[in-house]
Amino acid sequence: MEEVAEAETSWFDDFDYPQVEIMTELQEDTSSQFISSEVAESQSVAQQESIINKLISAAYSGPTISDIESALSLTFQSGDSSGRVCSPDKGLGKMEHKYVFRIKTCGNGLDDDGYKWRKYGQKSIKNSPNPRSYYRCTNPRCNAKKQVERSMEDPELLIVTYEGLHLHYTYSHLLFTRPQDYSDTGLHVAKKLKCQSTAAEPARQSPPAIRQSQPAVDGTVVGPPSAGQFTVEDVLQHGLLDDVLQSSEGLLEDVVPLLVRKPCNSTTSSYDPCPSSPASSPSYSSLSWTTGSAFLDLDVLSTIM
DNA sequence: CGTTTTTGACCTGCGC
DNA sequence: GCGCAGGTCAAAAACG
Repeated sequence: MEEVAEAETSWFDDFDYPQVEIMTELQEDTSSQFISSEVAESQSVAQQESIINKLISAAYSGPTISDIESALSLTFQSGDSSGRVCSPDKGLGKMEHKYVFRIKTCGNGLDDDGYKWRKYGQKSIKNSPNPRSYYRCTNPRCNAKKQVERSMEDPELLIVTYEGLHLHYTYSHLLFTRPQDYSDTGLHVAKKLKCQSTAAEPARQSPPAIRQSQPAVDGTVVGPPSAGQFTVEDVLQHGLLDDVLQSSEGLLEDVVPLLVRKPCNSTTSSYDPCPSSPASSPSYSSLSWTTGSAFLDLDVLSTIM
Protein backbone atom coordinates (compact mmCIF):
# COMPACT_ATOMS: atom_id res chain seq x y z
CA MET A 1 0.00 0.00 0.00
CA GLU A 2 2.77 2.31 0.83
CA GLU A 3 4.24 1.69 -2.58
CA VAL A 4 1.00 2.69 -4.15
CA ALA A 5 0.72 5.74 -1.98
CA GLU A 6 4.27 6.67 -2.76
CA ALA A 7 3.62 6.40 -6.45
CA GLU A 8 0.64 8.61 -6.05
CA THR A 9 2.58 11.39 -4.45
CA SER A 10 4.04 12.42 -7.76
CA TRP A 11 0.79 13.75 -9.07
CA PHE A 12 -0.10 14.91 -5.64
CA ASP A 13 3.00 17.01 -5.42
CA ASP A 14 2.24 18.54 -8.76
CA PHE A 15 -1.14 19.56 -7.60
CA ASP A 16 -1.65 22.59 -5.47
CA TYR A 17 -2.71 21.00 -2.25
CA PRO A 18 -1.75 22.65 0.97
CA GLN A 19 0.89 20.81 2.86
CA VAL A 20 -0.23 18.77 5.80
CA GLU A 21 2.24 18.42 8.56
CA ILE A 22 1.76 15.70 11.08
CA MET A 23 3.16 16.23 14.49
CA THR A 24 5.18 13.29 15.68
CA GLU A 25 3.10 12.76 18.76
CA LEU A 26 1.71 9.51 17.46
CA GLN A 27 2.08 7.08 20.26
CA GLU A 28 3.74 4.17 18.58
CA ASP A 29 3.82 1.98 21.64
CA THR A 30 0.12 2.08 22.25
CA SER A 31 -0.44 1.93 18.55
CA SER A 32 1.32 -1.36 18.14
CA GLN A 33 -0.37 -2.64 21.22
CA PHE A 34 -3.83 -2.12 19.88
CA ILE A 35 -2.94 -3.11 16.38
CA SER A 36 -1.70 -6.44 17.64
CA SER A 37 -4.89 -7.08 19.52
CA GLU A 38 -6.85 -6.34 16.41
CA VAL A 39 -4.78 -8.69 14.34
CA ALA A 40 -5.14 -11.40 16.91
CA GLU A 41 -8.86 -10.96 16.77
CA SER A 42 -9.18 -11.83 13.14
CA GLN A 43 -6.51 -12.28 10.57
CA SER A 44 -8.98 -12.49 7.73
CA VAL A 45 -10.30 -9.13 8.76
CA ALA A 46 -6.79 -7.77 8.56
CA GLN A 47 -6.46 -9.18 5.08
CA GLN A 48 -9.71 -7.59 4.08
CA GLU A 49 -8.59 -4.29 5.48
CA SER A 50 -5.38 -4.58 3.58
CA ILE A 51 -7.25 -5.11 0.37
CA ILE A 52 -9.56 -2.24 1.09
CA ASN A 53 -6.69 0.04 1.90
CA LYS A 54 -5.03 -0.86 -1.34
CA LEU A 55 -8.20 -0.06 -3.16
CA ILE A 56 -8.38 3.28 -1.43
CA SER A 57 -4.83 4.08 -2.32
CA ALA A 58 -5.44 3.14 -5.89
CA ALA A 59 -8.24 5.64 -6.04
CA TYR A 60 -6.38 8.40 -4.33
CA SER A 61 -3.89 9.00 -1.64
CA GLY A 62 -2.29 11.80 0.24
CA PRO A 63 0.89 12.27 2.08
CA THR A 64 -0.66 11.55 5.43
CA ILE A 65 -2.65 8.41 4.95
CA SER A 66 -0.27 5.92 6.43
CA ASP A 67 0.36 8.17 9.34
CA ILE A 68 -3.29 8.75 9.90
CA GLU A 69 -3.94 5.05 9.65
CA SER A 70 -1.48 4.51 12.41
CA ALA A 71 -3.23 7.07 14.48
CA LEU A 72 -6.60 5.50 13.85
CA SER A 73 -5.34 2.24 15.21
CA LEU A 74 -5.03 3.91 18.56
CA THR A 75 -8.71 4.12 19.03
CA PHE A 76 -9.34 0.63 20.27
CA GLN A 77 -9.00 1.48 23.86
CA SER A 78 -11.07 2.36 26.80
CA GLY A 79 -12.09 5.90 27.32
CA ASP A 80 -9.75 7.79 29.54
CA SER A 81 -10.06 10.90 31.60
CA SER A 82 -9.85 13.03 28.51
CA GLY A 83 -13.31 12.00 27.53
CA ARG A 84 -15.54 9.97 25.36
CA VAL A 85 -13.55 8.62 22.55
CA CYS A 86 -15.09 5.24 22.25
CA SER A 87 -17.64 3.17 24.02
CA PRO A 88 -15.97 0.09 25.38
CA ASP A 89 -19.05 -0.81 27.36
CA LYS A 90 -20.78 -1.87 24.23
CA GLY A 91 -18.50 -4.80 23.79
CA LEU A 92 -15.56 -5.51 21.60
CA GLY A 93 -17.60 -6.66 18.67
CA LYS A 94 -19.68 -3.54 18.61
CA MET A 95 -17.11 -1.10 19.82
CA GLU A 96 -17.88 2.30 18.48
CA HIS A 97 -15.28 4.82 17.55
CA LYS A 98 -15.33 8.49 18.12
CA TYR A 99 -12.80 10.76 16.59
CA VAL A 100 -12.64 14.23 17.96
CA PHE A 101 -11.32 16.91 15.67
CA ARG A 102 -10.54 20.39 16.81
CA ILE A 103 -10.84 22.54 13.77
CA LYS A 104 -9.65 26.08 13.58
CA THR A 105 -11.74 28.18 11.28
CA CYS A 106 -10.86 31.35 9.48
CA GLY A 107 -13.86 31.76 7.24
CA ASN A 108 -12.88 31.40 3.62
CA GLY A 109 -15.34 28.87 2.39
CA LEU A 110 -13.64 25.53 2.80
CA ASP A 111 -16.21 23.56 4.60
CA ASP A 112 -16.67 20.06 3.26
CA ASP A 113 -15.31 16.84 4.69
CA GLY A 114 -16.20 14.85 1.61
CA TYR A 115 -19.35 13.29 2.93
CA LYS A 116 -22.90 14.45 2.72
CA TRP A 117 -24.51 15.00 6.09
CA ARG A 118 -28.06 15.67 7.17
CA LYS A 119 -28.69 17.58 10.32
CA TYR A 120 -31.12 15.82 12.59
CA GLY A 121 -30.88 17.76 15.78
CA GLN A 122 -29.44 20.62 17.70
CA LYS A 123 -29.09 20.84 21.41
CA SER A 124 -27.86 23.50 23.75
CA ILE A 125 -25.30 22.08 26.10
CA LYS A 126 -25.09 22.84 29.75
CA ASN A 127 -22.39 25.32 30.69
CA SER A 128 -21.80 26.06 27.04
CA PRO A 129 -23.10 29.13 25.21
CA ASN A 130 -22.87 27.29 21.90
CA PRO A 131 -25.36 24.66 20.82
CA ARG A 132 -24.24 21.28 19.57
CA SER A 133 -25.46 20.15 16.17
CA TYR A 134 -26.04 16.54 15.28
CA TYR A 135 -25.49 15.23 11.78
CA ARG A 136 -26.06 11.87 10.17
CA CYS A 137 -24.69 10.58 6.89
CA THR A 138 -27.29 10.86 4.14
CA ASN A 139 -26.47 7.40 2.88
CA PRO A 140 -29.33 5.22 4.20
CA ARG A 141 -27.01 2.29 4.74
CA CYS A 142 -24.46 4.28 6.56
CA ASN A 143 -24.59 4.83 10.29
CA ALA A 144 -21.91 7.48 10.49
CA LYS A 145 -22.72 10.46 12.62
CA LYS A 146 -20.99 13.55 13.73
CA GLN A 147 -21.46 16.29 16.25
CA VAL A 148 -20.35 19.83 15.70
CA GLU A 149 -19.98 22.40 18.41
CA ARG A 150 -18.02 25.54 18.87
CA SER A 151 -15.38 25.69 21.52
CA MET A 152 -16.12 27.82 24.53
CA GLU A 153 -12.54 28.97 24.83
CA ASP A 154 -11.99 29.84 21.22
CA PRO A 155 -15.02 30.75 19.08
CA GLU A 156 -13.04 29.98 15.98
CA LEU A 157 -12.39 26.47 17.17
CA LEU A 158 -14.89 23.85 16.10
CA ILE A 159 -15.07 20.57 17.94
CA VAL A 160 -16.22 17.92 15.50
CA THR A 161 -16.85 14.45 16.84
CA TYR A 162 -17.15 11.70 14.26
CA GLU A 163 -18.89 8.53 15.32
CA GLY A 164 -19.52 5.33 13.44
CA LEU A 165 -18.26 4.16 10.12
CA HIS A 166 -19.05 5.17 6.59
CA LEU A 167 -19.81 2.18 4.41
CA HIS A 168 -19.12 3.99 1.20
CA TYR A 169 -16.69 6.35 -0.36
CA THR A 170 -16.77 10.06 -0.04
CA TYR A 171 -18.73 11.84 -2.73
CA SER A 172 -15.95 14.14 -3.68
CA HIS A 173 -13.67 11.12 -3.69
CA LEU A 174 -14.84 10.09 -7.11
CA LEU A 175 -14.88 13.61 -8.37
CA PHE A 176 -11.27 14.26 -7.57
CA THR A 177 -9.46 11.02 -7.86
CA ARG A 178 -6.89 12.50 -10.23
CA PRO A 179 -5.89 15.97 -11.23
CA GLN A 180 -6.67 15.00 -14.81
CA ASP A 181 -10.21 14.29 -13.75
CA TYR A 182 -10.88 17.79 -12.64
CA SER A 183 -12.12 18.66 -16.06
CA ASP A 184 -14.70 15.95 -15.84
CA THR A 185 -17.86 16.08 -13.86
CA GLY A 186 -19.39 13.93 -11.16
CA LEU A 187 -20.75 10.64 -12.26
CA HIS A 188 -19.08 10.92 -15.59
CA VAL A 189 -15.85 10.41 -13.77
CA ALA A 190 -17.40 7.67 -11.71
CA LYS A 191 -18.42 5.86 -14.84
CA LYS A 192 -15.01 6.27 -16.30
CA LEU A 193 -13.58 4.69 -13.20
CA LYS A 194 -16.00 1.86 -13.48
CA CYS A 195 -14.51 -1.51 -13.00
CA GLN A 196 -15.94 -4.17 -15.20
CA SER A 197 -18.39 -6.38 -13.43
CA THR A 198 -19.30 -9.93 -14.03
CA ALA A 199 -23.03 -10.03 -14.32
CA ALA A 200 -23.64 -13.55 -13.14
CA GLU A 201 -22.95 -13.42 -9.42
CA PRO A 202 -24.64 -10.84 -7.25
CA ALA A 203 -22.00 -9.20 -5.18
CA ARG A 204 -23.93 -9.47 -1.94
CA GLN A 205 -23.81 -13.20 -1.81
CA SER A 206 -20.10 -13.19 -1.48
CA PRO A 207 -17.64 -10.38 -1.12
CA PRO A 208 -16.37 -9.41 -4.53
CA ALA A 209 -12.77 -9.84 -5.39
CA ILE A 210 -11.48 -6.34 -5.23
CA ARG A 211 -9.27 -5.47 -8.09
CA GLN A 212 -6.19 -3.63 -7.17
CA SER A 213 -5.71 -1.56 -10.22
CA GLN A 214 -4.40 1.78 -11.24
CA PRO A 215 -6.73 4.17 -13.00
CA ALA A 216 -5.14 5.36 -16.16
CA VAL A 217 -4.77 8.93 -17.15
CA ASP A 218 -8.06 9.00 -18.96
CA GLY A 219 -9.82 7.65 -15.93
CA THR A 220 -10.29 4.12 -17.14
CA VAL A 221 -9.06 1.34 -15.00
CA VAL A 222 -6.24 -0.81 -16.16
CA GLY A 223 -5.06 -4.00 -14.65
CA PRO A 224 -5.51 -7.71 -14.87
CA PRO A 225 -9.11 -8.81 -15.13
CA SER A 226 -10.54 -10.93 -12.39
CA ALA A 227 -13.84 -12.43 -11.42
CA GLY A 228 -16.36 -10.84 -9.12
CA GLN A 229 -15.49 -7.27 -9.84
CA PHE A 230 -17.76 -4.44 -8.88
CA THR A 231 -18.26 -0.90 -9.91
CA VAL A 232 -17.42 2.25 -8.10
CA GLU A 233 -21.03 3.21 -8.45
CA ASP A 234 -22.04 0.05 -6.68
CA VAL A 235 -19.92 1.03 -3.78
CA LEU A 236 -21.10 4.60 -3.78
CA GLN A 237 -24.79 4.02 -4.24
CA HIS A 238 -25.40 0.71 -2.60
CA GLY A 239 -22.81 0.58 0.12
CA LEU A 240 -21.38 -2.58 -1.35
CA LEU A 241 -18.29 -2.36 0.75
CA ASP A 242 -20.03 -3.28 3.93
CA ASP A 243 -20.08 -6.82 2.68
CA VAL A 244 -16.36 -6.71 2.57
CA LEU A 245 -16.16 -4.82 5.79
CA GLN A 246 -18.32 -7.06 7.89
CA SER A 247 -16.84 -7.15 11.34
CA SER A 248 -13.92 -5.13 10.22
CA GLU A 249 -13.12 -1.71 11.52
CA GLY A 250 -13.91 0.04 8.29
CA LEU A 251 -12.01 2.28 5.99
CA LEU A 252 -9.55 4.90 6.84
CA GLU A 253 -11.74 7.47 5.23
CA ASP A 254 -14.70 6.29 7.20
CA VAL A 255 -13.59 8.56 9.91
CA VAL A 256 -10.95 10.81 8.44
CA PRO A 257 -12.60 13.73 6.75
CA LEU A 258 -11.50 14.51 3.27
CA LEU A 259 -10.38 17.91 4.32
CA VAL A 260 -7.79 16.32 6.54
CA ARG A 261 -6.42 14.27 3.73
CA LYS A 262 -6.81 16.83 0.98
CA PRO A 263 -8.01 20.04 2.51
CA CYS A 264 -8.35 21.80 -0.83
CA ASN A 265 -10.63 19.25 -2.36
CA SER A 266 -13.68 20.42 -0.57
CA THR A 267 -16.53 21.67 -2.63
CA THR A 268 -19.79 22.05 -0.78
CA SER A 269 -21.16 21.29 2.58
CA SER A 270 -24.50 20.47 4.04
CA TYR A 271 -23.68 21.38 7.58
CA ASP A 272 -23.24 24.64 9.24
CA PRO A 273 -20.68 24.64 12.00
CA CYS A 274 -21.81 28.05 13.05
CA PRO A 275 -25.53 28.05 13.77
CA SER A 276 -25.63 31.78 14.22
CA SER A 277 -24.40 32.50 10.74
CA PRO A 278 -25.96 30.09 8.28
CA ALA A 279 -24.46 31.67 5.22
CA SER A 280 -20.91 31.63 6.39
CA SER A 281 -18.72 28.70 5.62
CA PRO A 282 -15.60 28.49 7.67
CA SER A 283 -12.39 27.17 6.34
CA TYR A 284 -10.05 24.99 8.24
CA SER A 285 -6.64 26.39 8.65
CA SER A 286 -5.49 24.02 11.29
CA LEU A 287 -6.72 20.82 12.77
CA SER A 288 -5.99 18.94 15.88
CA TRP A 289 -7.28 15.47 16.13
CA THR A 290 -7.67 13.48 19.30
CA THR A 291 -8.44 9.81 19.55
CA GLY A 292 -8.43 9.13 23.23
CA SER A 293 -4.95 9.30 24.57
CA ALA A 294 -3.69 9.44 21.06
CA PHE A 295 -3.20 12.90 19.74
CA LEU A 296 -2.64 13.83 16.17
CA ASP A 297 -2.10 17.44 15.40
CA LEU A 298 -2.38 18.53 11.82
CA ASP A 299 -1.19 21.93 10.80
CA VAL A 300 -2.68 22.65 7.48
CA LEU A 301 -0.52 25.28 5.91
CA SER A 302 -3.21 26.54 3.69
CA THR A 303 -2.21 28.45 0.66
CA ILE A 304 -4.97 30.83 1.50
CA MET A 305 -3.49 31.82 4.78
C1' DC B 1 -41.82 18.69 -5.39
C1' DG B 2 -38.07 16.47 -3.21
C1' DT B 3 -34.59 17.41 0.10
C1' DT B 4 -32.75 19.66 4.04
C1' DT B 5 -33.11 22.36 8.23
C1' DT B 6 -35.38 23.79 12.34
C1' DT B 7 -37.11 22.94 16.77
C1' DG B 8 -40.04 21.25 20.40
C1' DA B 9 -41.12 16.83 22.26
C1' DC B 10 -39.73 12.53 23.59
C1' DC B 11 -36.45 8.89 25.02
C1' DT B 12 -32.55 7.15 27.59
C1' DG B 13 -28.82 6.85 30.76
C1' DC B 14 -26.89 8.32 34.95
C1' DG B 15 -26.32 10.26 39.52
C1' DC B 16 -28.50 11.14 43.78
C1' DG C 1 -38.10 7.05 41.85
C1' DC C 2 -36.85 11.60 40.43
C1' DG C 3 -34.50 15.09 38.01
C1' DC C 4 -31.14 16.41 34.82
C1' DA C 5 -28.54 16.36 30.60
C1' DG C 6 -27.53 14.53 26.26
C1' DG C 7 -29.25 12.33 22.16
C1' DT C 8 -32.93 11.34 18.80
C1' DC C 9 -37.42 11.74 16.56
C1' DA C 10 -40.63 13.82 13.66
C1' DA C 11 -43.66 17.41 11.97
C1' DA C 12 -43.44 21.81 9.97
C1' DA C 13 -40.95 25.21 7.54
C1' DA C 14 -37.51 26.58 4.35
C1' DC C 15 -34.96 25.94 0.35
C1' DG C 16 -33.47 24.93 -4.40
